[in-house]
Amino acid sequence: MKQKVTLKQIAKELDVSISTVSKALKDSAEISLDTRQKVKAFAKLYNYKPNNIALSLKNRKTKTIGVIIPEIVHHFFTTVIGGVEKVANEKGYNVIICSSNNSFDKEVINMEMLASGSADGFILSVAKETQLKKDYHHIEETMNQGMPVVLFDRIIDEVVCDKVIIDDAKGAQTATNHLLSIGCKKIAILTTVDYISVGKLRTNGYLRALRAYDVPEKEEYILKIEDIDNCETEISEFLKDKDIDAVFAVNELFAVAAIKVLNKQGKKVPDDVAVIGFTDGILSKHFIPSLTTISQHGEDMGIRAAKLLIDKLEGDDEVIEEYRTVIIDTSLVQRQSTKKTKE
Amino acid sequence: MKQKVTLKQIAKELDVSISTVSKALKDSAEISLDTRQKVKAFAKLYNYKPNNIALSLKNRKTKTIGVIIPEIVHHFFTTVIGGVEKVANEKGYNVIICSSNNSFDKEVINMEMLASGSADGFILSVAKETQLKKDYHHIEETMNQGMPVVLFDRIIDEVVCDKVIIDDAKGAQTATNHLLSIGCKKIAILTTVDYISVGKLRTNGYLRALRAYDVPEKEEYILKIEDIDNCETEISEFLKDKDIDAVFAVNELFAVAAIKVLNKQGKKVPDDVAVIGFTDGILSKHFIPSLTTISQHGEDMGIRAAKLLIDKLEGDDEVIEEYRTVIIDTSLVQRQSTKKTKE
DNA sequence: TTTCCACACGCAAACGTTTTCGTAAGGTTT
DNA sequence: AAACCTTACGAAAACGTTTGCGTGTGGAAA
Repeated sequence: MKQKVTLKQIAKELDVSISTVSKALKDSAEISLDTRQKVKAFAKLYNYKPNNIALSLKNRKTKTIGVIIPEIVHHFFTTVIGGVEKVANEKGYNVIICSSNNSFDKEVINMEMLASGSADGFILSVAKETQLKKDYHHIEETMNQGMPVVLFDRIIDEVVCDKVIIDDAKGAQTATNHLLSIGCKKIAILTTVDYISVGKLRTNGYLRALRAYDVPEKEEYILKIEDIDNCETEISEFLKDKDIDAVFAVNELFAVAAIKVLNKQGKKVPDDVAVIGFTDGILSKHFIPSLTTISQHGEDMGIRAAKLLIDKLEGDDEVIEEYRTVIIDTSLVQRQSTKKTKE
Repeated sequence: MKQKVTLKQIAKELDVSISTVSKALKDSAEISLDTRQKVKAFAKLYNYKPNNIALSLKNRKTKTIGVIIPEIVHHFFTTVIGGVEKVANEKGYNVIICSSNNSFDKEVINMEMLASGSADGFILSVAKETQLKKDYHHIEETMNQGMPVVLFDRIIDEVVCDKVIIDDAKGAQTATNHLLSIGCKKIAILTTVDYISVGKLRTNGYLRALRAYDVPEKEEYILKIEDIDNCETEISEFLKDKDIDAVFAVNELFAVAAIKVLNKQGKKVPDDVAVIGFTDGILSKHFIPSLTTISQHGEDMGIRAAKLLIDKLEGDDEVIEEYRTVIIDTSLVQRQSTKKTKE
């Protein structure tokens, strides 16, 4: 098992100095053609690759972007990562992904770990616990140490930095409008508890749409789901004997659960009740009926986030001092779950 | 914007040497209690964190595991990563994830990038292109340079290293047996082209099960799908007017596509045709009908892979010289898509 | 007063690079 | 023959750590 070859070893082997080897490999005019060729041949033979760690230490940057997301097993987040990687690789950056598992502590640990030398900047979507706890010291500390942070999706208003979001309220309004436009009046919403920022925003958008259409909003049409794992039972209770003609679910899983519940209760989707979701994931596409939904364009979010971060990493001080919030357009993806069959 | 504080700065500020600071922070008895306390207080105040890069360079290890997978937006792979992270974090390792996007070139680039200082070892599932091309020089080179590699799922027989796999053939046999045991005789298989190792193995398992039950295998029951994005049309052609009573699909997507096609052709699942899948993902769980499937226990795979790698990283030479192949048990998850309703 | 020994701390090397600057050898110019 | 310029290379510092060893200071023992 041969160890990795270093400049020093090449230098020794060829009986020249380390600097000569380094320069030769960089085709420096300082070194004679003869020596250059000799060194390069040797380096190739021994498959020399410069040690990134040493370079990082010397250059005081790692050319690495740290991405921290709440869940790794989650379609939306992985699409965002896809976008980040695209841009990062183009620009010669490496991407390190860590998941916080929605734990505040793990988020802090990961961030500190990456901040102490492994990454030049961060792209981050905060954990549920962090949103609940409202403790953002780790984010502010990293920024204070000169590392730029871009927040996406689950952002924090109180933290001043670059952000990439969708207009959740507007997306929800679009969704609700769509339901209203196909003639639904009694629209229930399945949403999350309020401390999840996106859930709350989507609820607001729903309410706004109703008001714009002069449809009365009713408390009994709103379900805030606590436990996503048992959402089906909660939804089942909620929908029992309820007179509705549409359901707006703030995510895929709630939408699918709703359809199942409705089916069990003898109602057909979309004929009796229209259903619309949020987030265009695997389920939305492949479920029967396929789900009309609001696409968040995760990949675009990743692309924009990465661009913001790299701008900041490579920009001069002016760029660094200003913070931007990019709002990604959502779009309505019409599929079967809201198609009135009579049309 | 204050920069990150280093030992040197603390030393200067406190008018002691760098080594004194370093030792004080480590509570070395060499340093007087007085100085120790002073240094520690100062370090805490300025939020000193040792620079990982410098440590990596010095210790010649990074305490980081590199994971390279073919696709990041893929439920199975992300569950594996979840398992890897669990073990890694327990043992104080960081996890870097890169996706090859099924491209040979990107796999090589990522591997070389991580190998040149960023990771101590690798957990890898190879790209489709790599399997096709049969070029494994990058893997062997990294191993030659002293970095252990653990292959999982999409492995390579020719490369000698630790491996974590499921018994794909056995899993497929279990699936097929299940279909046979509920009375099906005319079982079609939707599989991949042969160069995908797992596809081929699963096909073999299917054939083995048929032989064991003395059910004749028919060429016309086997569809090798080329283009996963258009699988529905391929499947539709294939199943047209075909007299079958069960379908074994080697992945989730093929399974739901098959159900859709069958529905369109007026056949009911599971009443007319039973369908079984492979990989227990989101779709299998939430589809209607929910899919009977073979679970690959992705998280377990990740756990085992990480353990193998860390053993090798921390083990002495004996451990390092021997290579193990861990076979994770698959299990049959029974759901609606194979339930005979008459039962 | 001299000798000795803790004690508390600093020096320097090492990890692998890059890069600035210094310099020896040889050739060219007057 | 003296002065100078190229050419081709080496030395050393720097990035931030850790750690073995050397050393100055003080007090205690003789």
